[in-house]
Amino acid sequence: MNVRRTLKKNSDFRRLYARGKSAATPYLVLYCRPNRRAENRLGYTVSVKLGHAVVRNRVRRRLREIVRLNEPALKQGFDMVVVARGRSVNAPYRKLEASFLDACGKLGLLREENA
RNA sequence: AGAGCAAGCUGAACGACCGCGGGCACAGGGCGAAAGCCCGUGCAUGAGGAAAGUCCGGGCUCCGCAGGGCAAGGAUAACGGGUAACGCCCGCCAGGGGUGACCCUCGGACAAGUGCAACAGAAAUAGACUGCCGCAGCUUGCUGCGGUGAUGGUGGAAAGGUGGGGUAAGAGCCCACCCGUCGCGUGGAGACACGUGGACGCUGUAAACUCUAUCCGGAGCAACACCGUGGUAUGGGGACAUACAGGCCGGCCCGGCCGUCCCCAGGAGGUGGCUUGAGCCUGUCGGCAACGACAGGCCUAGAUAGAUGGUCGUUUUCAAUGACAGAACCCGGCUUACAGGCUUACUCUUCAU
RNA sequence: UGGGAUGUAGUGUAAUGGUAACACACCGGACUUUGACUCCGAUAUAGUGGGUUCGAGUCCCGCCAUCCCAG
Repeated sequence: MNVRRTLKKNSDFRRLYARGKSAATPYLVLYCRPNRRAENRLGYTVSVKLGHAVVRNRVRRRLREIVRLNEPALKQGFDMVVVARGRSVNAPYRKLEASFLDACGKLGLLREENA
């Protein structure tokens, strides 16, 4: 994963939570906001409430993989934060992926030819 | 064969496609004066036995070592050894449990002092309710005084235990045996064991205060060092002032500081620290063992919003859609969690030879 | 990373190592034509597992959960 495409600072996350548009599904919540760049920047939030370190790592890796494999279908130029909810711990991969695409569709992030 | 006990090991393997971290290489591409940076390609490599909890002990770094002393506080606790050190490990002793292999025990001192021991019981560390005995009195079966812990019920614990002698009745008052403490002798490295019978017979509790012995300066990799930004606060240095009181430096004493002026440092971000170490593997030797010595070989994550994932196939399996679980400066332990599997030694019962 | 605290009826709090107390709530009963008030009664694995002690909510140790503080 390209380092420049990840959100790292706490201030970036706070700005998205406060001013970004959001879409919720049973497994995750997606925030997004235009960033005036040529590419997308992604951030992931997996709370300590979801479980111990092994569980949190697995959830974050699956979310990252979903974003990576669906990158060609997304519009560019947005900051996005994916927040995992409690049900995503035991969710099958296919349902998580469908949930992510559903949230992107609600926010209008999918390219027209793929939507 | 069944049941059990102890120690140790393991914690799926292989393959395909798409991806990730750091490392090395490149006569590849881009930027740059260069150092180098970015992209690309290739190669090998990339979480645990507990990485966990953060309960002990150390390494390392800084502060303090003009700060010192005392007090306080904390930790440990049979004995011998191992270790860098430990509250850890090994061996052994004592006590307890089990037919046995074996297992369990925060195991110094209550015979220095203080405290506590509810309820019950006459009485809780020392006083006489029922009894027994003696003396005195008189109403002749009661009263008073005294002796007695042997008897009765209580209690976790009742004044060493059992038997005999003795006595008015009794009592280690005396005797025999037993138990314990101290002393002596023998064995042992020691705790201790055995013997002896000279002295003694003392409630329990120190995970109650306390005493004894030993150890402990403080903080932590967000330490710390360097580059860099640089306005206040704040910190450091120098000069001047420094009578009393008060405050601060974790308690007390000595000691230091407090105010003004000048100079310097001082909010982003980055690099190092960062993995070669009390290291791992194999063999020989010493030791009952923990462990140690020697020889040979090996280099085995180093991230910084944090790298192992996704989709499948094959094999082993009752089960592989995985038990407990993710390095964050590094080691030695402890504690706790854990699906399943394997190995070795030993014990008991039954059967066969 | 370091330090500290707490866990007791459904809830909020007490108790010197010796019968777990109080208030509110809930439940049952009494009173009332009925309800409220009032009165009576009932309700506790003491977070969990061990240990010390004659005896543990209290003392000691391990674990679990929650909360707080500093960077």
